[in-house]
Amino acid sequence: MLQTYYDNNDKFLIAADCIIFGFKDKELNVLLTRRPVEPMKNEWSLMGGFMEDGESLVQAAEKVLFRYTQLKNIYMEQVGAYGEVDRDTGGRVISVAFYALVQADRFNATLANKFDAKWINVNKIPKLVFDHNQMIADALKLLQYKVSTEPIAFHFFNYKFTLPALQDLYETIYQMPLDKRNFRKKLNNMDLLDKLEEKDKENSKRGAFYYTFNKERYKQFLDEGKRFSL
Amino acid sequence: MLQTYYDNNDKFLIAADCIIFGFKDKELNVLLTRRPVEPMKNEWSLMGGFMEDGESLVQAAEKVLFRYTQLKNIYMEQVGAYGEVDRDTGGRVISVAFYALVQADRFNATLANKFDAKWINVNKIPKLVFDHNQMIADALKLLQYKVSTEPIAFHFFNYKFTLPALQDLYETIYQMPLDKRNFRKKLNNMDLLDKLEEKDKENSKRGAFYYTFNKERYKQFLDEGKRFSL
DNA sequence: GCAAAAGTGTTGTACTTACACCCATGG
DNA sequence: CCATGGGTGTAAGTACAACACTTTTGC
Repeated sequence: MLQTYYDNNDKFLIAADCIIFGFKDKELNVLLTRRPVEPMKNEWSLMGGFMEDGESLVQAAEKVLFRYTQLKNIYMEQVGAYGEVDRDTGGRVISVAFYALVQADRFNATLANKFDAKWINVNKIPKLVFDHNQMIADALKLLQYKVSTEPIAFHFFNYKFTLPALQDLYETIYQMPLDKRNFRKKLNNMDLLDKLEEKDKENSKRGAFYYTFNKERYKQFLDEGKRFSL
Repeated sequence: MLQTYYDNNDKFLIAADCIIFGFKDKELNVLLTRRPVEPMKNEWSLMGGFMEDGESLVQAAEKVLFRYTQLKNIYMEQVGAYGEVDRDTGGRVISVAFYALVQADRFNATLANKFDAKWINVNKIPKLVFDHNQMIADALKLLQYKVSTEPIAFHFFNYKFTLPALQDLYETIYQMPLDKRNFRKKLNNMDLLDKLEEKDKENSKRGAFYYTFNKERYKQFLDEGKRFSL
């Protein structure tokens, strides 16, 4: 490449750190791992990795996500960039945090062992390396806002879900109990779910009907100027 | 420094780009400049600059802001990191965008000339270099959310402001008209403003009372579990 | 038959919206 | 004296919160 004005400036390591959220045992969990390298080796940490030439930030995050979970096509959103001078004790690194919403059951025990990874309740996060606790706090706040205004919570499920499970999910994200009838009334009024004939009989004797989110109906819904709200 | 695992990774140029919002002529404006360097020299652009060793991201943004406006202690917030591979046609640069809220009248003509800078209505932004239009769009969306939930809009004023001016400000940020009586009712109910005896006689014959935002009262307000909302 | 979770409506309250007139003043 | 923008209250409608009982079925 041509010699340009750009060349005289400092360059930096850039890392992508992933806050991988999963819904497990009716709780919101984050997938944490033991940091594989020095410094702070074996301390609890988010999953992260360095960005490489030719990669976009999103691709770098997807690479990290795939390395640790073998999952692709995951819903991801940027939380922000973290650039304090001393944030990483191993060197000058600017980190860009992303949160990802995954179906916790797609992350199996084999992988967990390989990476010394563990689902940890978002309310019981241990002290993590660097500013990773702050990243999780920021990600959670953003997630709370996003699930209330956009239909993204469905990414925690594999296609179908029951209303009691959906409510449990919202309760654990918001960290407050919700009224069952009011919750269902809101969903009903938006008219974005399709009721299946199938029931989930695992969690109750009576069984709860499965529902799916109707994307086409949601497009119309937006076109009519309506806004998702839960 | 010790040889570490870190050293084997790619490094990148990092820029801080500032979306400088100002309230001028009852409109929300963004301070734009003619890009001073190749490529795209003389094209409309946000104010930006490269991050240097020893600087945090926030410091890099403050440096840019100070270079172009001579202002310090400005309210700033990160919008996000932009990392597409080809976003900057001059080389691989990761940009972190910040928005800043400034008092437009503190930016004088001398400075404007020096940097070929201009306040431009947020609805009439020309085609900017790279992904700067996207940055402004993202910043505006974030600003709209923030001013509705946190008392940051007061940073557009120098200490005191009138209610008609405050309403004009919210209307230009939200890009919709607001009802005068409802707007004032909300402010009244929160009880966070102090009415001064002084009036602004410049914008009307009758004159509008000046108000100030009471920070101490706002702390109590938060402690009582209340939330700012406009 | 009973324990455990699923499902279902109504009513009061708080908030939001819509709306019109008088006031103060400079020219 | 009049044109211009500043200031004020009420009523209707909508959205939100609170609340309890019946249904289904596996054991």
